[in-house]
Amino acid sequence: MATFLFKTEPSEFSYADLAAKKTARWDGVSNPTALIHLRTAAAGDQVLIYHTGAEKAVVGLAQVARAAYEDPARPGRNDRGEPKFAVVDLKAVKPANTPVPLATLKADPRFKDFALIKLSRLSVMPVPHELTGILNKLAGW
DNA sequence: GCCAACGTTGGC
DNA sequence: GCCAACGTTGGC
Repeated sequence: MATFLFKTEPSEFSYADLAAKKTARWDGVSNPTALIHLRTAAAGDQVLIYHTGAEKAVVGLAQVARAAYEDPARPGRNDRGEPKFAVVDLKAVKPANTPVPLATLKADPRFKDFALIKLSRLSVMPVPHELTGILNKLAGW
C-alpha cells in the first residue's frame, strides 16, 4: 500500500469538506508531474491531506476509494495515449489529532528531500515509506 | 527547437 | 503584497 500527500487550498476544498461528503472526487490536478503521481494511486492507498495558504499543515487522513481514472469533465489524451487528466475518488478517514505544520517538517532533517519542501509547487506526491511512519506518529492517527 | 514573455502556485 | 520557482505559450 502506497502513501501520497495531496495538497489543497482549504478555501476551495478542505479536509472538512471531504469529511462532510464522506467520499469525493479529487479533481482539478493539471500539473504533469502531479498527474504522473496521481495515475499511480490505487484503491486502498493512504492519502495525507495538506492545507496550503494560511494553514500550511497536514490536517487529515483519507483513503483512495477508486483508483485513478479519466476525468469525465476533461476528456482528451496525452501524447502517451493516456487520458490527459486523471482523478481519483477519496474517502475521508479521520482528521489529525495534531495537525503537522510545514514548519515542523522543514525543521526536521529527515524531511529535507521530501517533495513538499523541495518542490513547493507540486500538488500530488508520493510519501516515501520511511517518512510515512514519522508523519503518522506526528499526526496522531 | 529555442527562448523571451507571461501566468500560476504557494511560501514568506 | 511580493517574489522565487516552475510551467506554458507563441514568435522566430
